[in-house]
Amino acid sequence: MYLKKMFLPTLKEAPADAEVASHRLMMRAGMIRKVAAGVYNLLPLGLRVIHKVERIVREEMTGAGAQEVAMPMVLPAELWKESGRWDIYGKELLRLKDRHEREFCLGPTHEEAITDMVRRDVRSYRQLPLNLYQIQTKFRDEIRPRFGLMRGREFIMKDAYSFHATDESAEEEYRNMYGTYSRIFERCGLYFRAVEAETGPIGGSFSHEFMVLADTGEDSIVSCNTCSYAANIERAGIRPPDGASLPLTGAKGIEKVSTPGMKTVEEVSGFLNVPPERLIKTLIYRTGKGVIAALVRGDFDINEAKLKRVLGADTFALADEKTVKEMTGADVGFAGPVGLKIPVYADFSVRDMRDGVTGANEKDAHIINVIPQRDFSAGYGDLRKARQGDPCPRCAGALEIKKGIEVGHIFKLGTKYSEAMGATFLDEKGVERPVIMGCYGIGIGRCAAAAVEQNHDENGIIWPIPLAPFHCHIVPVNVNDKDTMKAAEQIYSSLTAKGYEVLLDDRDERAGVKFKDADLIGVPVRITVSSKTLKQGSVEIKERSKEGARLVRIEDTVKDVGTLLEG
RNA sequence: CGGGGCGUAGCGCAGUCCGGCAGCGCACCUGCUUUGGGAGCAGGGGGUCGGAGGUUCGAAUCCUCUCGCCCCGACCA
Repeated sequence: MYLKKMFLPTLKEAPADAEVASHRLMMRAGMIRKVAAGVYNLLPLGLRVIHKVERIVREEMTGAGAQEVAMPMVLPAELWKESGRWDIYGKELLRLKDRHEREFCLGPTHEEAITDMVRRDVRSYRQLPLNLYQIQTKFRDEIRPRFGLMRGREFIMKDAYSFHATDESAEEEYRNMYGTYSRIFERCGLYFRAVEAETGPIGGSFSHEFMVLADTGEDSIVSCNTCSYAANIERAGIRPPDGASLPLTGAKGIEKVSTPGMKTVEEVSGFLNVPPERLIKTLIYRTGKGVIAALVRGDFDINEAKLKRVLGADTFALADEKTVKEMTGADVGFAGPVGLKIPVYADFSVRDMRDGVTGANEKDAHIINVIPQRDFSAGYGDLRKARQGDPCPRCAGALEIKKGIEVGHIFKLGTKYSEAMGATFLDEKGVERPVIMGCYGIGIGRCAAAAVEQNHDENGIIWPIPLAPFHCHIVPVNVNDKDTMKAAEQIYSSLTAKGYEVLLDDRDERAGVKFKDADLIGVPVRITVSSKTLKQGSVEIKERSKEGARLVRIEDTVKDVGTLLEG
């Protein structure tokens, strides 16, 4: 491609709203342009990168036995009502009506659509297993889209769904996809980790997220410094304390103290001069199973995802002030487990406390010398949010917390959708059963953005070769010099003939401008052609990822480039 | 949804407090010079100042309403 003909508008400055490197650089490199909040145009250079990611995904998915399909982006409400998600998916689901006032939505994910597709034609276990995928534009009306392609409202996703007659088959496919995903992200040149994850509104029994490690990531991931344990922070377990209770003898009885206006852990801790780890924090939640209290040590935080899972509640939220007052008899800030009439769930960190301090369920009062198991009873579990250095749930190691970008997610769904929507088959014995499902997603645009996030410097993008929009970038220093242009065009032709994708900067610009743009765009190999080096029969070859250029004989250029690109 | 902020040329911004010719840098067009890391000089084009209404002799500037965007929080494959 000759640059003069290409629609490649680069920018010296990025728009003020571009905060992270990938967003700034993709804007500046002329890859993307914003159309509305979280909605982007893909310009030629950007689309080339997206196509590279898609190609890798297609090759690996096909290689793993999956088949590509295409489903509509506009989906009828009936399907979503059948699964029950029309009412629970919330405002992220963009709903619309057609001219006949029939309800539709823009597909944020396609479990309903694919289950409908399969139930129409799958009758027998002989037709299973099946893995179908598509690469398609999705729409989720995110509360706060940001970071360019990283978290758009409209985005390209590869979503695959598998259908099985048996659990074993579904789990085998889960492992197959786990391996496939690992290969895909390796081929994309991404530094990633697979972590155990929450299943969220998609549902299902277990799942892994594939996280690209980057400081700008929006997710926190927890990993063990000793064993291979890794999980999303929402999921991350913590090894409970050994449970050897301290002797109760000599302990004082509980005592009420006045704490006017002291509501937060910090206030109470400061006022009574006791460290936060001696406080018992009490949170009141309104759940599908009634109002409950959750306890955690004052310096820790409740992990709501874990609590929700322990409760098995479908709805779950912190209680409002009114509910708190009704249930505890006191304003928010003075709740405590002693004498409370609602079910109490406590984190292990509370179990072995001695001389604890907690709310008295009475305005402006706390009680001290509290001993769990003596002064109140509760169900104990691992309910708190993991912190740096917490003990690993699997081994004697310690947990570390890092930031990550979720680029892929695999779920074993089970029969949630097939049961709700009647996707059944007859097994060997002629018994009708719901198909067992799995689903597997990859954010295509997010992979491209994550690649930039991991591979850039102050001058621009440094594309990993498999995702690079072009393989090499020829810069004729002076396009008005006939010999220079002739040599540049010759190199262009021979590289193109070898199957490489080549960009030739034929603009009549100063060398500095072209070098700056070349660095910004980040094509892996740059070939500089100038009368200076042509006199010695050579050109300059520079790798974007390395400092310094080498002189190479013109006739060796193709071979040299080939070595760089193919290793 | 709560709190904060911003909408002025394609991009980055000043001007708004205190009403009085709509500006600067980059980008763009023309010419000359320059030509290995975002050139210099000269000339030029481009704006319903987000929108609507109001106050005023006069509004980018003051008032009311509205739309959009951004940040923090809550929320979330």
